[in-house]
Amino acid sequence: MPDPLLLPMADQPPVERADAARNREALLCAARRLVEERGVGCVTMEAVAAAAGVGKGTVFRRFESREGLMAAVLDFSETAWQASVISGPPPLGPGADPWDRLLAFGRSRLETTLLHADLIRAAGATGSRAAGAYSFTALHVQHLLSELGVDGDLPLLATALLAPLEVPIIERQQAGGFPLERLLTGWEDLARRVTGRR
Amino acid sequence: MPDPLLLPMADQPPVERADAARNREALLCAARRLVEERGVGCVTMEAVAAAAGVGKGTVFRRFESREGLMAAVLDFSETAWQASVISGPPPLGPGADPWDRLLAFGRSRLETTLLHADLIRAAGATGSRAAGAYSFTALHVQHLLSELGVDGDLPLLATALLAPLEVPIIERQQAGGFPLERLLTGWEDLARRVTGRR
DNA sequence: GGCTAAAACGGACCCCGGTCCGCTTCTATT
DNA sequence: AATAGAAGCGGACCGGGGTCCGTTTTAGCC
Repeated sequence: MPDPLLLPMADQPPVERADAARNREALLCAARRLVEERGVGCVTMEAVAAAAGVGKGTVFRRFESREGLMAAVLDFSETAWQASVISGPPPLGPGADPWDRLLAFGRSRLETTLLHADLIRAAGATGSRAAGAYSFTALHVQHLLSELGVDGDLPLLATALLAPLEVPIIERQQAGGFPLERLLTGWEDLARRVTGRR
Repeated sequence: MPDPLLLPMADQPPVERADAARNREALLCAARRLVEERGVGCVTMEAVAAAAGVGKGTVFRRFESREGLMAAVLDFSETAWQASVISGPPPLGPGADPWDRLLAFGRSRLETTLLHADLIRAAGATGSRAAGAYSFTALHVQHLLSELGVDGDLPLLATALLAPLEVPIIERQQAGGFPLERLLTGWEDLARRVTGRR
């Protein structure tokens, strides 16, 4: 009998079983491949299950929902992007002055968001965009703002800068005929006003 | 035989048939009632059809999709709100000075958005929020900005002010523990910075 | 009123996301 | 190695959105 008193304080999921981990990996891998070669919209949960050689129930057990699975797929590219912000070459990465980093951030964020728009939409609110990734971008912008000596409610100002870079807003603009270049210079103007530059 | 050359230039849907119009009305009405008494999430298309005494196919024929139907329901409250902006009492309606109108707009928009959050989400991108209603708010804000003598790319600045008032952004903030009052003063601060006030 | 073509109707049907539960597999313990 | 019980598994099943097509209703024209 397993001792129920053993390590009672670690209350996070007590590690994943070997077969479970294997399946998670296979599923994630299959999902990534299918998304890439068919597009997000044409990937069904059953197809992913089949491609990974497991039952449908397993997909849901591991990833909770379609949104959860897509969020996991998205996390992949997102993590790579975060790495280039944290430790990539300037001006996106550290080393350049804060203002230049902020501009580079805006441009880069806009581009990657657009690139993964379908996936982000499919990942929904559950998405890493919501919890993990979002808070990363928010913290990063906050950090840059404070380096720029901006004062005010930095968390909210960061949100104000990030909001126009979200998928639904950007797509609406594009649908309205605004070319990408204009969105970008517009965002830079916004950043200038928010930070009180000039 | 109907003359195919009769009024060939009017290319918008050449009027709705009487029974069709009747059904649309009945459906909209039923949908509004069900949404109100059960909540958006618990209203199925079939239920709406049944409540209106028509077949399911008819619902889709009239409203295209669930999103379309919800958008139509939303349009109702939205239109009322627009009226109070266009011709209601100041400071939301005309008469107050532009700055006060802008603040009143922000507060009011935030509140109504929150009030109808479920419906807005269910209406999706198809929603009146996207096409009709959005462009209304955007134009209104643009107008106020120009009255305030702001210069720059007004359409984009308007978007920048509206983006933080959208459902996903607001809800994320609330989930992060920001009280409503703080969001509001934060938005006012944003407006101040964007308009270059102080 | 009678006729015709177009529009609308209804509900059976399909597809996919999500759940459920009886069976299998793993791992900790002795 | 044996064992017990937790964790995982699979696939039948369900509910709801969306489609399709044979039938019915409407509206213009004589």
